[in-house]
Amino acid sequence: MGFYKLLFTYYLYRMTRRVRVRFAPSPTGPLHIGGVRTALYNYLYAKKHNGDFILRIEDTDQNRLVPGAEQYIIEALKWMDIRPNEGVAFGDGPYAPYRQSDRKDSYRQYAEQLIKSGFAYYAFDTEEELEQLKAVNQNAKYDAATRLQMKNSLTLSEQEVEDRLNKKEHYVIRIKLPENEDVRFHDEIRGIVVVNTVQMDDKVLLKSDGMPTYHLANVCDDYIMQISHVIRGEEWLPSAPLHVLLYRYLGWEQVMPKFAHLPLLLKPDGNGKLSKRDGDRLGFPVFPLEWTDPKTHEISSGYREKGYLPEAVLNMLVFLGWNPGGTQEIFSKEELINLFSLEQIHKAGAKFDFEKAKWFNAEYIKKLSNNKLADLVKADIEKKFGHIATDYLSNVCGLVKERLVFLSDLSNNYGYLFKSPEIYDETVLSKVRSIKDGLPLDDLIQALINGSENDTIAIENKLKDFAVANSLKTGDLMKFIRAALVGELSGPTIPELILLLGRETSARRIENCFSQL
RNA sequence: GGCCCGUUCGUCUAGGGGUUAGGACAGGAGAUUUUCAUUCUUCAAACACGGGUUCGAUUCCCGUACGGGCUACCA
Repeated sequence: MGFYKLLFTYYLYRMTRRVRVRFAPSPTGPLHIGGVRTALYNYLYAKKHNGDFILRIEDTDQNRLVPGAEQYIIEALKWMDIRPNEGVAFGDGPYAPYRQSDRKDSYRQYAEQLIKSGFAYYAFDTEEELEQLKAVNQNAKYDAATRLQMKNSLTLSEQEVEDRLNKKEHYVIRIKLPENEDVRFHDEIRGIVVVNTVQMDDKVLLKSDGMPTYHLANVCDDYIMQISHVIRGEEWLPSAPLHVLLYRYLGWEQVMPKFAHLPLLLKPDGNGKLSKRDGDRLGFPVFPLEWTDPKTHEISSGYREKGYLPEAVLNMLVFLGWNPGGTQEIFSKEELINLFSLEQIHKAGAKFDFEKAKWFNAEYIKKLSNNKLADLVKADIEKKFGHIATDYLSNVCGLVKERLVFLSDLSNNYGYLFKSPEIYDETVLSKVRSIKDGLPLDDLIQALINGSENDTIAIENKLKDFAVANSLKTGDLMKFIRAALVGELSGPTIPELILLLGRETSARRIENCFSQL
């Protein structure tokens, strides 16, 4: 009876277990857009189940630390509004600290526990000796077949091991894998995965500098922090069996988190996973924020600086590897939280499509209110053109909103809405010069300034009438006015432009342009 | 090389034992716009291949090919 009660309690526990997921990046550089997606999926899953989303910094490789990388990760998550509710920089929960280097001392006991229970051992091999192993046989691994030829606590006498440890000789702790055993586990996305231990090797758990490797630190922290689901990139799938064994040998298998290995983000062209280089090569960002390499000072562009809305990036990203079914593509974060599920995550990698990213951004800009858009571009505009009245900027936004792909397009392509063209471009002038002899400039200016029409149709009609009355082709007149107002031959409709710029300003531009014909 | 994972239009994907295999991006054509952009209409475009199972397979199974990942005292 006791057994069944235990079993029941166990299942009840599994069923009611609080969802706790984590995003655990390594601060070895700027957070890649694929990493952002991993964070996003974790976030959505946590929110969907009213669980916790934790940020844990995995900085166990002291050699690869990059200054500023941790701060970058935090800023990127904030910009994307993918906020952990627990973890580094987001408020300590019950399991602080959340930076693995700050938890360094906590891992050794588990490695030693494994030694005591016979699932791990000390290894004293030098770099040369390890190279030697490979030299003999390219495919040789540190495993059941070879470990008895190596210098470790399985081959050395107890006394010698003791001596070496006392002398503070460099050593690592390695897991001792069974020789030939199928390790099987369930992946929420891929189903049952089986790997035999002959394919694996005795991975280092504790490094000679006293730091744990990813495998140990990850398993210990996930256990201690009561992580319920490990949602991470597919690159971890091959080492998942090792982690399963670690949970088992540490006696934690009953509370082992569920695994979900995400498909990778692939290069838009060619093959392989998306990397930093691809962005530089193809001219689109692979990072959420701009990043300057502290060593080389090389700058990598970011979505934020490029003029993307974080909501658009998020919406674009969520569909690279997941789809709720149906044909809707624009979703708010709340809708995504509602719809998200692990079952609908794909198995195959997704090629990153920059054109689609642009489309999402344009859609999100179009949805913005004029005031909100004005708010977002104000700093950029004023940096370039000086102070601009808020009302005016808001009107500008209303006029050009549907023509923008990036926020930065406004200051880059519509400068004439903030500053009059002074010297007109000859290629533009040459296309409207034919009007010079037949246009009564003063009459046009008078008609414009004295007009009181305040809707676009009335202005358009007035200009058309003016053309007819002066035997001008409407098209020629319009083209000239556009050139004068804009400095180019494309843009919003002329009545809209006149209304926005004002009659005085428009008249001055026309006079100025005419004088240059 | 070995192991693991995968494969629907160019790309992201929906679907799923019987469908005209649907949508979106990009591309073509057209309409609207005096221009450009938007918007609208429209066209083209896919189940990797070979075997099974089945009355029937793009869907299930097995192979092959191809792609991806891993193979460190990196994560």
